[in-house]
Amino acid sequence: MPELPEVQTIVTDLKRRIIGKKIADFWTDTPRIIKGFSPNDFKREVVGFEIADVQRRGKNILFYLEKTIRKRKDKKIMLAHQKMTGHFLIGRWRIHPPKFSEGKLRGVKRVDATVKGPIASDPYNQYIRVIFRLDNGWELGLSDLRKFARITVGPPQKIEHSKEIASLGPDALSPKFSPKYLFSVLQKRKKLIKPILLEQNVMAGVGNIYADEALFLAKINPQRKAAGVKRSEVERLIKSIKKVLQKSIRLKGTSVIDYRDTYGRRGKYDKVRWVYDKEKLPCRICRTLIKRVKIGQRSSYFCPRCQK
DNA sequence: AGGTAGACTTGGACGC
DNA sequence: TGCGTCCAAGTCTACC
Repeated sequence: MPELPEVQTIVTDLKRRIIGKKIADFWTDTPRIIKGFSPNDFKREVVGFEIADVQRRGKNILFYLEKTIRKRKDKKIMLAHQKMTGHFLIGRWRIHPPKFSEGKLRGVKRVDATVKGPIASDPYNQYIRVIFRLDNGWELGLSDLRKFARITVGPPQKIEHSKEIASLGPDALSPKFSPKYLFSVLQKRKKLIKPILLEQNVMAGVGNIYADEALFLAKINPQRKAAGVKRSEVERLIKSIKKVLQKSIRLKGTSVIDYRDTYGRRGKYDKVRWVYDKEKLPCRICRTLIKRVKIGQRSSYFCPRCQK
C-alpha cells in the first residue's frame, strides 16, 4: 500500500478516533503478521493497554500504549507496517468459526462486517486478518490481501532502536530532507536516480507511485544516473517530492488498487496523477505517450518528452 | 560495501 | 468458461 500520504491519512484518522481507547481483545487468523510472538502471547502483551498516541515514522505506524499498575505507568510501543496491501479500518466484525467437512475447510468468508458502508461493501476491505476490540465497542481491523503486513510490540527503547525505525533516513516532509543532503548522497552512488528515491534509509516515506510522480514534476528521467543529476535539478526534485506528497495528503492518498482509509473509503490522488500506471496514455502536458520501463524490477512510468 | 535477483503472498486483468 | 501468464502502494535475504 501505503506510502507516506496513505500512512499519514490513516494515522490522522486513528489519532482522532482511537486515542484514549483501551484494547479489550485481540484476534488473528494469520499468525505470520505478528512478529516475535505467538498470537496468544501477543494478545497478553497488548490487552488492557490504552492507546495514548499514534504516530507515523516513514511508512511505519507507532501505537503508544500505556497501562497504570499500582500508580506506575507501563509503556510499550506497538509497531505496524502495512506493506503493499494492508490498511487499518475502524468498524465492527463478526467472526465465524471455521467449518470442516470431509477433512476440508469449508465456507470461504469467515469475517463479516456488521457495519454499513464501504467496510462491508468494498471487496478490498474484506481481507480482515487482525482485529483489536476496543473498550468503546468499536474495533480496529487490518485488511491485507497479500498478508505482507507486520505488527510487533515491545518496550519503547527497543522499538525506537529497532532496525525498522532506527535505520530510517530523514522524513521526506521534514526540513532535514534538503537539497544539500540529497545532492551529497546522490554524488556517491552508482545506481540510477529512481531506485535511490525508494531507499527508506535515504529518505523515509516515498514509494513507487510518488517517486514517479515527483520525477515527472521535476522533469527528470528516472533512468538518469544518480551522480549525474545536477544540484539545480536536485532542488527541483526536493520541491516536487514535498509538493506531490502534500497534495496527496490533501486528497487522502492514492487508490489505484486497494488502498482505503480507516472508513474504508478511496483516496483521490489517482484522479489527478501525472504518470503512474498510465502506460500508453497521453502526457497531460505534451500528449506524448507515457512509457513504462523496468528499473530494479519495478515499473517506472515517465514522459519521454518532458523528462530529460 | 554496494548492487541486484529472488522471495514472501493473493487475486485481478488479460490473452487465447 | 477456463487456463496460463503477468502484474501489484514494500522490504528483507542471499549472493556476487
